[in-house]
Amino acid sequence: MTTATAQLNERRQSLLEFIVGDYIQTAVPVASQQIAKRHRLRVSPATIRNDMAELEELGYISRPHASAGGVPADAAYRFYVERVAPRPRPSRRFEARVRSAIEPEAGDPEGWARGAAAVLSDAVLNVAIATTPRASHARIKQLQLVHLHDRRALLVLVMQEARLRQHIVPFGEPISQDELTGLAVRLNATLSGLSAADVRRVWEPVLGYDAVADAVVAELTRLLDEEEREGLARRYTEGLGHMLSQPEFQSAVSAREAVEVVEDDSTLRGVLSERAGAGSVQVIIGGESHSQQLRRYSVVIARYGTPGQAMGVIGILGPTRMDYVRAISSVRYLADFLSGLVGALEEAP
Amino acid sequence: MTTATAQLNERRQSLLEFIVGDYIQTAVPVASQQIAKRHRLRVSPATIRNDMAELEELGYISRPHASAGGVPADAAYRFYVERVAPRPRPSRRFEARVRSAIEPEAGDPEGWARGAAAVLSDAVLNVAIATTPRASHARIKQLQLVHLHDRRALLVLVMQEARLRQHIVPFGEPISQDELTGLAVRLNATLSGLSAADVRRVWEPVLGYDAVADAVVAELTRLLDEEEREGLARRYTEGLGHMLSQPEFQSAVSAREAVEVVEDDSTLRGVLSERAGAGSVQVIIGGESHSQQLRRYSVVIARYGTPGQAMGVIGILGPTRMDYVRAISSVRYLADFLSGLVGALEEAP
DNA sequence: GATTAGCACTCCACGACGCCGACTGCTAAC
DNA sequence: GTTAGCAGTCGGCGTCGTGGAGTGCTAATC
Repeated sequence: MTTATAQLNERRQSLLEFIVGDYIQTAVPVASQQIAKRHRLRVSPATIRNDMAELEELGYISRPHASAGGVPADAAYRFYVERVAPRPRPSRRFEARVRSAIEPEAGDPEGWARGAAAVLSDAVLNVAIATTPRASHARIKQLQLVHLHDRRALLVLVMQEARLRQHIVPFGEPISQDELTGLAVRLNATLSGLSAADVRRVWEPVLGYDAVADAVVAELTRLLDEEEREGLARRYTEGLGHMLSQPEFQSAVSAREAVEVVEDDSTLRGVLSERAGAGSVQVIIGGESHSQQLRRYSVVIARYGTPGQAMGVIGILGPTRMDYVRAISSVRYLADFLSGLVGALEEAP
Repeated sequence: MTTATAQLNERRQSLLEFIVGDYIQTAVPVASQQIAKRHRLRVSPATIRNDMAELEELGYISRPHASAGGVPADAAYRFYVERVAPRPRPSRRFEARVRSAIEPEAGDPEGWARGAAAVLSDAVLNVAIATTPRASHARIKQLQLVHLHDRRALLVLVMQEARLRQHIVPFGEPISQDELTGLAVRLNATLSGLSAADVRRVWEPVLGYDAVADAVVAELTRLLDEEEREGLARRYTEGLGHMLSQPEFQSAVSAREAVEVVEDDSTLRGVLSERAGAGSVQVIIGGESHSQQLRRYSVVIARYGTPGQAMGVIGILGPTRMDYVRAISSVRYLADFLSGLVGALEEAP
């Protein structure tokens, strides 16, 4: 694929940057005169028109109708992102907000994810999405058994990265809290640090000796299995109102569509997992997602956590006309920040 | 306040019921001819017009413009709800869906609340709201300490009704998992079943003897305190897309307003807590909420849980033109269903 | 007194029309 | 390669007119 840098001389490149930048700000098709005026170019509007005709031919911009200004196409945003991306840091103000919205001492990844989504959405004025970190191989850290009834207990499972799950375990015989506590201590001693497969292997020899312990272990492995399947990374989204205030959602149909994109798990799940790639910030612009539903949206995401251990996702969803500079730097900063927090949850040897 | 039953003869009452019913279905101002045709009345449209003039005078209906049909006012919906409310059961299909969406065995009130909101929203095609049950006096059931680093542990707190909280506790000295486990067992023995105030009272005499235990207890009471404050009942909302498909949200402004109502915690919090009243289903219609923001919305809510112990809220938010029959029966059914589940989580003596 | 037919009147929804202004594309000159 | 000039395009917007649905009123009827 030929890149813009090869196709376009320097003037046309900065022209394209201006067009995208202006359109991101104003949401109005940008006209040749406007560009000349706003950026004090040394060339006349007519020259700009010639260049824009070229840009249109190459697919960087399109026109709503024959005699209208240009609006950026996906390729133009892609170019813009590559060109402006290297600007690294978000504003001090944003960093301060992150620090006040996310409590490191809480040790609660769900709370962190919620806080991160909230502060990110406020900064970029679009929908923020955050998932809690999830390990590809869920491992038990510790379990707890809480007596409910004669024959029922609540199993509380603490996994790597402080993820919590709970489930009721029924027993065939009455059992006291003291017995449950003893059992929990014993199970913790043998099972701590193991994955579902490990637990099954370790438990197999003693299976059948203690029905109560068997019931707990069965539930335990089921929860670990469930956790490994994609399904259960909890997702938090925030800021739909912000996004709907953008001019692209003036019409009621587009607004409803947007709500559906955000509410429908399957649409986003694809993008979130598919782009699970490299460590840095990913930008998926419009049709690049290969999803019909997301054709008019862009997604800026990053993974966070500890590679090989638990990873979560934080990102922004908005119209393709989005403040990429701010989105990218904010997402990058938050991903780093959250990675630090999650790292601190991992057991020191 | 004179009631409709006193003000209106039987024919006008059923006329009013027809008007409200038709409007709920069609969202179009209902005209005298339409009523006559649809309900095969024994009277002519002219008579209906006379009656409608009377209904308008009494404030039950209003007209968008001089020569238009009638649309129900809040008072009409109120009348309608009182008149049709006694129909009790939702459809079998709804009951089946509830049973398949909510897993009693999970023992996870958050999961139940999420499931309930999802199924309710699908049934009524409006926004469903569910909060997790919250005790007015949070009590510790059991705690657990998980070793993270030399000087840091994760405190996992199981409260009444299986609510979970987690927080990191830093220590001044290194400590092992074994020591932590021992400490947890001792603390559970003394503190189980106590409220924040109780814990402080019980702990006061031994304060200062063991810095590690002191740190845990301090964090513990802080979490319990936090839990008692309103702020932390987690709220799940679902089905904004459904609501925005209703014709009242055709215009972009009304759609954005709706999103703001749903996203803004404070608006709904008022209604949810204020109407914490009696056990059965509450219906708050339009201006009855005394909230400017909710003037055009109705809320159908019920509390669930065990009175005196933990209570949560489940309900529907939608435009005043809402299918009250379905909303009321669905909410009632779900509240009963959830109450049963929560009751089973309470410790048998 | 309640009900009804008839009728004039009101008001909205909708399409047609025309105009203004913004912008482009093209041509020809520089 | 760049620029001025100009004809031509198109959306946005306000105006106008019309059709139709529905009401309110009056007078006749049960």
